[in-house]
Amino acid sequence: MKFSVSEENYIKNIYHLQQQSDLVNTNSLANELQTKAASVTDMLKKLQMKKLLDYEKYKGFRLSTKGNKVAINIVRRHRLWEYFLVTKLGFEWDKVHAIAEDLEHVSNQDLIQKLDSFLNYPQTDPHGDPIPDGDGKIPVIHQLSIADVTEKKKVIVSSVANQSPAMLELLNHYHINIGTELKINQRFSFDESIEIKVGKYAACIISKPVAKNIFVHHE
Amino acid sequence: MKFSVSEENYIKNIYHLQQQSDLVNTNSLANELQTKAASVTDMLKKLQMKKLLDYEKYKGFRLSTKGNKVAINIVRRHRLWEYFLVTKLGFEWDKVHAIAEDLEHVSNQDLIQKLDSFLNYPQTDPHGDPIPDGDGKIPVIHQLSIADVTEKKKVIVSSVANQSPAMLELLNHYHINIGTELKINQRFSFDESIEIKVGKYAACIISKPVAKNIFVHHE
DNA sequence: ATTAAATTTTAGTCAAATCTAAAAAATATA
DNA sequence: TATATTTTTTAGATTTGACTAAAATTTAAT
Ligand SMILES: [Mn+2]
Ligand SMILES: [Mn+2]
Ligand SMILES: [Mn+2]
Ligand SMILES: [Mn+2]
Repeated sequence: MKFSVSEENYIKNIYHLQQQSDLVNTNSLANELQTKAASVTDMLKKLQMKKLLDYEKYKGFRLSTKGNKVAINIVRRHRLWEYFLVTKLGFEWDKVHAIAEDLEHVSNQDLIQKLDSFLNYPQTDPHGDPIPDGDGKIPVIHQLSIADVTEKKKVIVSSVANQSPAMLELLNHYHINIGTELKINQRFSFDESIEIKVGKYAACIISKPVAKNIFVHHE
Repeated sequence: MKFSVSEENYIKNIYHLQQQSDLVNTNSLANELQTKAASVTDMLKKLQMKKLLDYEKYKGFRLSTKGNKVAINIVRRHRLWEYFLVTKLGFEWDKVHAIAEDLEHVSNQDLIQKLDSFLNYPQTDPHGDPIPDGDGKIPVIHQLSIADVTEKKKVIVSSVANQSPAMLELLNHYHINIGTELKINQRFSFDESIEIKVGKYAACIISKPVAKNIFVHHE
């Protein structure tokens, strides 16, 4: 089944909001999509008609099994293109999201299958997020926030939860990337900030909110 | 300046029709776009407003200098993606057009520049058509229809004028591809058909209309 | 030069996706 | 519990791109 760009954007963003809370509400989706609540309500009715959504007026909504499958496919396309843009075209990891936002809607099955094969079936995108396979299975990446890592441990950055431009700008400033090696030096109880050593750079201190968003591999 | 997918499709198809005759008429564009003449007239007015078109009611229309630049950029994107799909993803040359039809509308300048570089600045797409460079310059490919080639000559197929699925199906049947070596054996005056030898396959006869559409390199 | 035929444009609808303003329902507060 | 606030939905309007049917114009044929 084929969906419009607009429908796909709604479906994908509902999917992302469901990662935080099972039931999604109108305003948070409107905010996510930079649109108005009234527009969201209109689209919700349409998606419910198409059996993509479980929706009860004034209560909230969540993707149906069918809607979830569609969402995972869009996420798959988005992340494969992001991986392509970084590893093949040489984009910086903080520049690829907007472009993938368009490419994800080119939904030829054969194209995505061949792209996946060309890229050698990557497990995660440039931000460390897992790439669903052709059957919709999502690889489990074992990871831990550095807010919770034992002191003096050396770890490898595997993903970043908040991927806003502001966060990516800060991470670039700290020279932190996916794959970067970090050492957790010490924790300061006053503000729960953490001193870390990034690769060969001088040690620096990151705040609690930043630390919570940086995840590292965990065997 | 950003244009809608619909606007871009109109612009590109006007460009292609202009390769055959300088002035384009409403019905032929409607036919090309599989739409109705009334819809075309509506869009013509809009494109004229945006200074992309020189248009006189009931007379016909052609792209303005500005419109031509936009068209060449769309053609560039289309052909680069086609080249990518065949050389990197392993698609057959007769399967890429429909996909490139979507990809051509993802119009991030940086993306296309990096894609071009990744592909090593190809001169022609998988159908032998020239790929405009970043400044809109179109490489001149010296070629000749095999309807006009001297007998007994060995030549290399460089492009195919008619790229309809029906034509591509026939060419596959004859084992003719871009880059294929052909020998022109003899011409038959009755119907102007031509006997050719394709690579190592047994000699076969192609009709005049087919021959006129197959072009070969010409130094 | 008339008339007939083909082409093109206009007029009026329609569907998708958006918006603002107002009404309805749910939630929070006194 | 009654009232105020917030959230969500409805009602009605707008824009884009498409359509059909009818009118206008051009081109072809008597
Ligand atoms: Mn998108
Ligand atoms: Mn990502
Ligand atoms: Mn197109
Ligand atoms: Mn082509």
